[in-house]
Amino acid sequence: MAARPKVPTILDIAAEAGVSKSAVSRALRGQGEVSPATREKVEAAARRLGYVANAMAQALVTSRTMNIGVVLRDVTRPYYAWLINGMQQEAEGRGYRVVTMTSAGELEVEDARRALATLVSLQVDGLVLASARLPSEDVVPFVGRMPIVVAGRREIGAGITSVFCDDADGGRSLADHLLDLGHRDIAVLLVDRDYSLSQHARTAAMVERIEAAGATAHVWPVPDDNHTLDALTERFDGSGVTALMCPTDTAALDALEFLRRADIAVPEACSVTGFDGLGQIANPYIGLTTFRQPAAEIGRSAVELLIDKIERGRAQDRLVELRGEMVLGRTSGPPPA
Amino acid sequence: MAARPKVPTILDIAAEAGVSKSAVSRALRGQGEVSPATREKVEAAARRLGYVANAMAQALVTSRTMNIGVVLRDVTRPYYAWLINGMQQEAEGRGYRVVTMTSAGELEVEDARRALATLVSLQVDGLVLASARLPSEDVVPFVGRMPIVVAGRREIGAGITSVFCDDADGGRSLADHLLDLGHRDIAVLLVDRDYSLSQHARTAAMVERIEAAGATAHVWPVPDDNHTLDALTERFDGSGVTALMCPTDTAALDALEFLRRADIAVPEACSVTGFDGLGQIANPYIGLTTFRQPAAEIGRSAVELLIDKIERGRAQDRLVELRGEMVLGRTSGPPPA
DNA sequence: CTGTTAGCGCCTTCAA
DNA sequence: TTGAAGGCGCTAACAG
Repeated sequence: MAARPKVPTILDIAAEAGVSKSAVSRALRGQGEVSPATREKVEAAARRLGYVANAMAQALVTSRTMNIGVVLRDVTRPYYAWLINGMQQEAEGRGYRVVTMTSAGELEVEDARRALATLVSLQVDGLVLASARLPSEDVVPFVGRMPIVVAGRREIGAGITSVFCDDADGGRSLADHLLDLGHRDIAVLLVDRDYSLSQHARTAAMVERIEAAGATAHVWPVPDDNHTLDALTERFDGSGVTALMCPTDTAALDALEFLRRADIAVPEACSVTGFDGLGQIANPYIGLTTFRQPAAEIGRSAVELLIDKIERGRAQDRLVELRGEMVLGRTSGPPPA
Repeated sequence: MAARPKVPTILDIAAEAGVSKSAVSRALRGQGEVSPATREKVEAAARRLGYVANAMAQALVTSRTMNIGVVLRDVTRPYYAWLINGMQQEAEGRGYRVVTMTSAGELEVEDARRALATLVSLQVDGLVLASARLPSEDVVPFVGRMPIVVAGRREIGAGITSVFCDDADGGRSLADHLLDLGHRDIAVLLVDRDYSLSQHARTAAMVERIEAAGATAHVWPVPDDNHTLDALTERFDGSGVTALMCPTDTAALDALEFLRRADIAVPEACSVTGFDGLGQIANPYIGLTTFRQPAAEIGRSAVELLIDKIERGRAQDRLVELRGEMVLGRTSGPPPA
C-alpha cells in the first residue's frame, strides 16, 4: 500500500493556526465562545488543509451522527426509488443525512440482516426499515435501543412506528372500477404472501371485493409479479375472463405484452389493471389503469416520524396509513358484449 | 430523551464472560490466539447481550471500515438504480458494503458535495462517484487521500480511474440504424452539456453521424430530457422529419405520446429511438428501439477497480470504456415513401 | 475567551 | 494464551 498523504486532524489545524485543539473544535462547530480572530484563523487553516471532520471520532464521543440508516429492497423497483427520494427530501430539510443499504438479489433476507447490522454499527441515529422481507425477530434486538420506523408494511409491536400504503383500499378501488364497468369474470394474479405482504394484501383485497359483488374472481396464484407471463400462458385461454388484475405495473406490462402477442385488443376484448403508478411506466403514453402508491409521501412521513422519535425521545408509536389514488388509463373499458 | 437500554460494549461482554476486554476483542474477530473455551464463552455472552461492534470505534483505530461510499444522482432513474445493483453485487462478493448517498432535487450539485463530505467523514475505504454533475474541483482534495473511481463519465486526471459507457458509440449505432433504414431527415434532441455530459455526448454523436452520412440532422436543443414534449410541440409540425432521436428512453416515451396525440403512426409515419434500455421501459410490450447501457456492469466494474485500488494500493489509473448494445424494437422502420 | 484533561469503544503492542 | 496499557480523533467539562 503506497503511502497516502496524511489525513489532517484538528491537531494539524491547531498547529497550523497556532491555537489549541479545543479552540479548533469550538471554532469549527460554532459552539462555545470563540473570538472572531481565532475563528478566522482556524477556518482558513482548515480550508487550506482540506479538513473533513472524522465522523467516527465525533460520534464516538457525542454518540450522535445525524445519519439516518435505511434498509431497502431492490432499488430497481420504482417504489423503492421514490421512497428514497421522499426520505432524502425530508431528511435534508431537517439536517439529517440518509445512508442507504440495499438488499437485492437472491440472498435478500440475509442481505437485509447484514445491512441492518452494518447500519447499527455505523451508529446511525435511527433506522427506517423498508425491506419488506426482513423478519421481525431480526429487528427486535434493536427496538428500544434506537428509534425505528418501518416503511411499507403495517408493523405492530411496541417500540415500532410504521407507515404504509393502504393496499387493500387500492385493490378494492381497482376492483370496483372494473365491476362498475360491468366485468363479471375477472382474473386476479394473487401474489404469494411470503414474497410480498403488500402485494399479497392488495391482490387478496381485489379477490374479496369481486366476490363480495357477486362476480367471479378467477384466482391465479403466482409466486411473484415476475411470473405473470407464465401464469397467463397457462391459464388465460378459454378462461372467459374479460379483465386481468395485476399485482404491479411491471406485471401489467407483461400482461399487455401477452395480449398483444395473442392479438387480443385492450381494452375492447380484455381490460388490464396494474398497481404502483410510479416512474416511467406512469407515462401517459402507456395509459395504464392503475393505483398510484404515495411512495414519496411514505418516505417523507417515515423520516419525519423517525426524527421526532430521535429528538423528542420515545414518542407514542403509531400506525400511519396513507392513501393512494386511482389512475384511470386506456387499458380498462367495458367488457365485450 | 427517555433512557434507552445501554448499548453493550466489549467491556460488558468481558464482564459477562469473565475475561478481559482484549480477550473479547480477539475472540470476536478470530484474530490472535484464543483458547476455544474463551472463544465460546465470549461468543455466548455477545449473543446474549445482542452485541454489535461499534464500527466507529473500530475504524478509529484500524482506519478501515470495509465500506465503500457511493455518491449517486437521482435513484429514480433506472440507470442509477441498475448501477447500484451492480455495485452491490460485486462489493458483496468481496466482503465490502456499499453505503449510498443520493443527490436528488434542485440542489443536486450542492447535495452531491455534501454527500461526498459525509461519506469521507464516515471514513469509507473508497469512493465511487456516479453523480455526473459533481464538479471535479470538489473531488480534487480527496484524490490521493483515498481511492476514487468515477462511474458514468470519462474522467481524466491523475489518481482517478473512470468507468463509463461508450455514449458516442451508442449514438452512432442508433443513427446508423435509422440511416440504414433510409431516413434522410432526422431530428435529434440535443441535450445541454451542463445538464449531462453523457446525454450530451450521445446526442452530439447522433448529429455528427447523420451529417457525416450526408443526411439532414435537425438539431433541437433541450435543456434536459424532460423537455421533450415542449420541444416537439414547438418544432415538429412542418419540420418534415421522419425520425426522432431522443436522449433517453423516458424522453422517447414522451415523444411517442406526442405522436400518439397528433395521430401520427409509429413507425409508419415517424420512427422514434431512445437510449438506456433499462428497467420496466425495456419491456417488449413497449418495443422501443434503443441502445442498452451496461449499467450493472459499469457498477460491478467500478467497484472491482475500486477494491483493487484499496487493497493493492495505488494501482495504475485507468479509463474503462464499456460497450452497450443495440435493441431493435418496433418504433423504428423505413421512412414513409 | 482559551488551554488542559479525561475519556468515548476498540485494537494492538508488550509483558506476564 | 491472557491481561494491562496506550492511543486513534474528537468533544466536553474544567480551570486559567
